[in-house]
Amino acid sequence: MPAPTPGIGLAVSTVIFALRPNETGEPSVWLPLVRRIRDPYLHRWALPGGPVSVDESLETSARRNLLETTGLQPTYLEQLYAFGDVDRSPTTRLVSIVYWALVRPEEAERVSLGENVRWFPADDLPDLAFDHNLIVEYALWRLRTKMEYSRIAHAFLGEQFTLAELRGVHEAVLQKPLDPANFRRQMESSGAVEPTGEVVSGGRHRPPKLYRYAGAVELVDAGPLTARVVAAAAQHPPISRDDGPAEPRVAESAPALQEDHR
Amino acid sequence: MPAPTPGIGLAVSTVIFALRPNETGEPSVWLPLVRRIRDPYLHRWALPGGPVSVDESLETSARRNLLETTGLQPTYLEQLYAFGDVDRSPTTRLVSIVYWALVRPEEAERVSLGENVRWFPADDLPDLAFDHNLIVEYALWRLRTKMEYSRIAHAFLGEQFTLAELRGVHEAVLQKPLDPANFRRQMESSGAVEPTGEVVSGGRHRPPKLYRYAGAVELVDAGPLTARVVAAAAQHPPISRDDGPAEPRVAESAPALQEDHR
DNA sequence: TCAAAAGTGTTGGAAGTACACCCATGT
DNA sequence: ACATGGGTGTACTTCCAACACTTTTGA
Repeated sequence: MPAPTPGIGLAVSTVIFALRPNETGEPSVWLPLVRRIRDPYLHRWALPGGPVSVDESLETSARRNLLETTGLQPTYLEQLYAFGDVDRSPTTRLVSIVYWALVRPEEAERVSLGENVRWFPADDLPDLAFDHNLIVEYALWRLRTKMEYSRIAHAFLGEQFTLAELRGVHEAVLQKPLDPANFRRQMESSGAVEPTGEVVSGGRHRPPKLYRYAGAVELVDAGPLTARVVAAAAQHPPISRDDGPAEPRVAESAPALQEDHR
Repeated sequence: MPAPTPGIGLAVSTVIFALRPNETGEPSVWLPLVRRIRDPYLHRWALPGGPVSVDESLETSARRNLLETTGLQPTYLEQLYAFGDVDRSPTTRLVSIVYWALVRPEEAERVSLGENVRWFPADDLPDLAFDHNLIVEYALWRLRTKMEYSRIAHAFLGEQFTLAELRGVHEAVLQKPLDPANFRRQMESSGAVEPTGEVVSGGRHRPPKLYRYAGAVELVDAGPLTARVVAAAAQHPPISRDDGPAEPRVAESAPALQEDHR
């Protein structure tokens, strides 16, 4: 009965962010793009993505595509927005469900670079295919605003990290320096992190403590979509996050997948 | 990428919110649902919606469907989320781009009620078709959290309003009383509202000043997509809040276009 | 006059900002 | 010893919640 909508292509694309050193050695936000090998926009750089199969959910489709095109398995994945303007593709009508993802630097370096996949600094991109420049801009805006009120920064880091490293993530994303003392207190009082007991020696200064994310402080009560998300995530073992994409607003909860245009 | 995906239906649905008095006379959040007139979920209540045409954008599709099924032209409309689990429709694969909308009470009352369209209190719904219960729950959560940090409350009101009315909107949505004095100061200092100079007499108390929204202040910071949204909205005249009486229209009950509509 | 809601003033606490200062390590 | 970041203390400001109080109307 429900006839497939004729003439409209349905695709999933993903904006993948990772922190990498820029020219001056400072960490900044990068993303991998793939070169198109067919029309329209032949040879242009574009977000990784592809059509949705009938037997996979949107998120599953995003993960599969990421793995196939870039080899990446993100630590964080969230739906961003559905783009469906009639003229966004010159040849056919195309609706894209766009996700955004965060990956750790180590994993980012494993991405096989070549003619068809390359990293670009997030705020200095060439002309991309379709409306992908706008999409990246929006994803970047989302990353920055969300960093200010949630705890997604850890998705850029490994299991353990120093508070200086965590602060570095915030500084790189927000592009402004943060007061170490105040940042420390905020993190500690939020209950988001807990010390592992270990320290890092080797630097020529006082050895910093290592922290991990406190999964217990899980943003409780998370919003209505959380159950779905958690269940879905459980089917994707390689994600290894104690924490899931859950989403803390201050004392509040939030659905993990969400589209909050703040 | 653009090859039309076969076997997947693409639809748009909308969660419409309005404030109406409940049993005890207090204003609370209600939404209109339409009764399904075909399988699957024949005769179940469902969100208004329908398939996307090849020649209309997602938002345009949402507006058209709203007008056709409920006669409503929302003062506020925003994309909520794309739902695409493989089993969300028992018969076919169905991906729905869901929007949420706010309408004014006066307009809400014009919705022609009947066998096929009826208002329901938002937190006391029957079993709906598809995953629509989850969707409404999520939309409600979004409405409530967004009310706390943005200025969408006016979308429930007319051109002019007293601060008590505006506070009433907040209280109804957030389901908790707010301090009149503090609420007043917050609104005034935010610059979101400005006095019109008029007052309302007739109550047996001091006549309250009327306010209007200060258009200069952005409704919500929607980030990079704002330009798109604003431009798109400009093509739909009757929607804006600060243009004239722009009055909406009679709502004739139409054959419910629904998700699986062909 | 009184009731009721509009509107103002004041206070105390929580949370964010700036910055001085001590601590522990490698060289 | 001293340079370097790790880590603590503290004063200042800003925002928010609570609530006492004054103002203006209709009855």
